[in-house]
Amino acid sequence: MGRCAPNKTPETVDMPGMSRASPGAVDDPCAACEVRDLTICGVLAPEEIDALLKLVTRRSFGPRDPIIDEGEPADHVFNVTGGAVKLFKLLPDGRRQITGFLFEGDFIGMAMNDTYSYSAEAVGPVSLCRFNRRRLEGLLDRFPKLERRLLAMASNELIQAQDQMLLLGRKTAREKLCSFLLSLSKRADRHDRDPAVVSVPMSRNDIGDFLGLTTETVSRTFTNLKRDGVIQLLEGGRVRIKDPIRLQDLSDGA
Amino acid sequence: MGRCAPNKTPETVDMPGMSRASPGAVDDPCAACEVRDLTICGVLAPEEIDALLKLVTRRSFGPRDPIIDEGEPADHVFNVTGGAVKLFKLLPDGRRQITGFLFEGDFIGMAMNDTYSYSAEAVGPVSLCRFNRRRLEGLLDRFPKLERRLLAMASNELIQAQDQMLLLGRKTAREKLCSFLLSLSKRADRHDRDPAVVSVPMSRNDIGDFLGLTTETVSRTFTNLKRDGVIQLLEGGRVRIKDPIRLQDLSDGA
DNA sequence: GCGGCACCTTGATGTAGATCAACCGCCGCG
DNA sequence: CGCGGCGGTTGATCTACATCAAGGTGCCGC
Repeated sequence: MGRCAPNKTPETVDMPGMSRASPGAVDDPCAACEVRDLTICGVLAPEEIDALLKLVTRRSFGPRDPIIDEGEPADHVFNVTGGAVKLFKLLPDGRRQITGFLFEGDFIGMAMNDTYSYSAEAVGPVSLCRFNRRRLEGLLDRFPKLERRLLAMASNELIQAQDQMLLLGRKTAREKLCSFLLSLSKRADRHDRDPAVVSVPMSRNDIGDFLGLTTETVSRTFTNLKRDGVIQLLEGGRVRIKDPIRLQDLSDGA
Repeated sequence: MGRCAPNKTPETVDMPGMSRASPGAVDDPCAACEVRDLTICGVLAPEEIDALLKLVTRRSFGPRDPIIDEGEPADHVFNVTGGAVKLFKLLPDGRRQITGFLFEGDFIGMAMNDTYSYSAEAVGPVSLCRFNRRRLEGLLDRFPKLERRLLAMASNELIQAQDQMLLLGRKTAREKLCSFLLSLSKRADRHDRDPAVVSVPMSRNDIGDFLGLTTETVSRTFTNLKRDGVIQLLEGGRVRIKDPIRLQDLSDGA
């Protein structure tokens, strides 16, 4: 499978060689799942996972493939197992606000009622587990742990959302970008990767739409931070954080 | 009790004549509670409410009284039973972002881990029910309905938060203010009050800190909307919406 | 190998909203 | 009764960022 699926096919494809549901099978795909402990599956015992397996489909997406569309009936929720996803809302005239980037282990579908309240699109190549929402909700009665976990995740998302409001409403362009890099760095750290070299797979335009800025301002601010010796731009969309302390200070105007 | 408690005493006071817990008592304060159906209590049967009553204290606050402080141990959660509350986060240099206004029936405490992730302050005179958080969490095991309700409320809050991100990141001052008035109007409608006359109890400064604007810009934008015949400024901090359709259109730049 | 396209960067110019400043009405208080 | 502080409004000016414009680079399909 190439790095990029053809853009012309917005439709999803099933992962080859991946069985949907195999009760008691030895080739249980969840057993080998690397992100299991990061997400909702982590709280379940192996036999409970089987119940989850019965309602999951694994799917892959290429860059810019739509995953969900705001306003559509919210029939499914998703677990990101690889790659990066952006969530966004649009205004009638096309202005876009990206409300979050999701990575391995993140869960799509906390915030919704009957219809999706935002759209989701793949940033690069993405793989994820898709659940039927009604049936997953049915499991909540049998597995209270699952519900507790969802509540905890929702709480974390709310805290993040409030931080983002502070950023959007009150921070300068430089503070915004530093906060963004810092959050990527912290995430890398949590995933036991080097927090000093963060992968930034999304475009300048996406970053702008996340931070409430334009492409040009994001680009200029990157070069400023580079000139000031705070960061270093590496190839492959990666950024080296040369001065984490300074980055932290710059991120909240201290 | 006068309209304004003295500002010098940030401490809370117990409501006079309000018994804390009276098992099987006829003077059950919750039975008469007007906001019960709006909040978490609504999903509980009368005998279940008794369990809640055992861990509640009713409190009152005056304008600008602090209710919770960001960073403090999150020992309590609250139900607003009257008045308006603002939630906010501060940057080191004093810049402030108000992340939400809460009114009767709203619940404070969805988004937190060990410590409060934001501060809360009374806008005007406020009364609320305070719960011990640990003990409330203990009830979740006994009353799954309660947990389901909390999850639904968290989901709604997340949807609201995403709308606010779109507002803060991508809307103009005029669109922001129209969106704000519209949301107040919708809330009034939900509470069976006239959606054409909304009460705006918070100061221009508070509105600015909520919308990512300055006092002056909020004031100017109000006068512009008045001049254009969209709204009318009434006494007592109330606003008449003269052209709801127009307000709706202006709110998302359509 | 070449044209087209997506993405990034940099420069020149424009502008929405911030900042600075003055004034008013109201209210509580000495 | 006069005074001071707070909230609101309005005007003049400033500026961070948007907008408009141009050019560079790498990649893909042909």
